[in-house]
Amino acid sequence: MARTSALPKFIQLSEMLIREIAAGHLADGARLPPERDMADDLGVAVGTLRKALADVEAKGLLDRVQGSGNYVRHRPAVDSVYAFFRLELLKGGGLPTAEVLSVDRLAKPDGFARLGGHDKGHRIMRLRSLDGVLIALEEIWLDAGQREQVAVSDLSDSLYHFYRHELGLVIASVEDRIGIDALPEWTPDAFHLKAGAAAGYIERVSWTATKEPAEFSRTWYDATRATYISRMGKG
Amino acid sequence: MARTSALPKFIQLSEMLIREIAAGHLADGARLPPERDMADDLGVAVGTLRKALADVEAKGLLDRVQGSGNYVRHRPAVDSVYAFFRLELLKGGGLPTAEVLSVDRLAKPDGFARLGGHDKGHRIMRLRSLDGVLIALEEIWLDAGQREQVAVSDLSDSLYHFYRHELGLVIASVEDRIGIDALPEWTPDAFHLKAGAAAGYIERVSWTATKEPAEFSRTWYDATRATYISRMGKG
DNA sequence: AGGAATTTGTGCGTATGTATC
DNA sequence: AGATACATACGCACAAATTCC
Repeated sequence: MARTSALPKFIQLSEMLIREIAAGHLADGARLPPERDMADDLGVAVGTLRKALADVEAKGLLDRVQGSGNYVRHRPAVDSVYAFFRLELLKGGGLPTAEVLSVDRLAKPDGFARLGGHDKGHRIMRLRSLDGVLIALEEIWLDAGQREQVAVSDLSDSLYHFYRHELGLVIASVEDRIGIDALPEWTPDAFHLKAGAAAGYIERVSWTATKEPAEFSRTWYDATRATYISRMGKG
Repeated sequence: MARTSALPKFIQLSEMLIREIAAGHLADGARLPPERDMADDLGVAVGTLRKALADVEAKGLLDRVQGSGNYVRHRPAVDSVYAFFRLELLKGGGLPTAEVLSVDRLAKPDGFARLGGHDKGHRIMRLRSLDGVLIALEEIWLDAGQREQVAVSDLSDSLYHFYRHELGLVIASVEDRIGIDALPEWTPDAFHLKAGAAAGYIERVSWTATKEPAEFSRTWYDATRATYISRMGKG
């Protein structure tokens, strides 16, 4: 049946469904047709479709309810991942905004060079605020293979929105390391702490579903104003 | 066939397999019989067994290799939630051990008093090490409603094993807040840093499935020796 | 090196159970 | 109570990866 060395059909199906949902062709909350009808329309067996649906559900884009139906959830996997890792004000919460200082195409630093196929990467420098209060200084590296040029104006406050919609980059896994370190030499004057001052730092590495390294970042934050929070489980 | 409202067969199978592996009846690295043979012996269809095996694999206790076999992985029962949040040595990893300093039944501190129905709680003080290197000082509060008395000897290195097996306490969600703070006045002499010295801290609150607060803890760690790591997604 | 045997992966179709409406 | 829809389970055929001769 299957032609030589194509991706498994259930994978093709789940990716097609994910594209449909991500592109907005399927509204949030919409109910999919019954599995049998859907399988007939797509020309696959019900079991195959069910495996694909299970895949989409695992990525957080679908709710499957026995006896009821399959419901689209417009909550991209990236958000569900990143929602658990974030900086908040000491009192909790805070509306996040960001000011991009610069975007450059440079040779990757040592820590990131081993990852990815290219020797150059895009470096994004940002100042981050919560409720207008400056709380962090951030250096982000993206693999240059993603795009030739990235302009400052391309970047919105939500980098992950940019990754997903502009670069087609879907983050599947993330690892953060948190510690204490001195602020770097290049700390801009705009930041209220000066180079050398002790600050909390977050070192983040993230990967795509195919385990390709996608992003490397280092964030220095003022621990007197913000805390790093990670949540797990049904909050 | 199936009696009213029994667990699905594939769940029963996967739990049985997990028990077998956890109990040590199946050696680490051992290869299971071919799926067809196994299914015949167990009196189930191959597809049903495969679903159970996929379940065990998802829990990290089995490696499935096409064309080769299913191999047991003796992963010391690490609670899947806590595996994501942990302290590691700067170079990565480290075997965790702990020394319990004291266990007391006391009135809860302000931060914890609001949570839970009782006004008293158990306070556990621990020193934590990685590969024998002292890296953290920990204060843990449990709701006193769980048990009248907790003895030092009751506590193993893995508190979560103790929670689950001795208290019947199953943690469903966790929230960690990480920042920088001075070590408390009661820092014991055994700790290599002295009271007042700056250290990283982790404030953890955890809840049961019914959203009852279960645990509150504060951990001071030496950021020159260890980092806090959180992972998300398929690592 | 190469080919056959073994073993897991994919896919299909169907019957029955169970939750929802 | 009946209809609808997803969940479980079975058995079979073939593909793909590994192992062994």
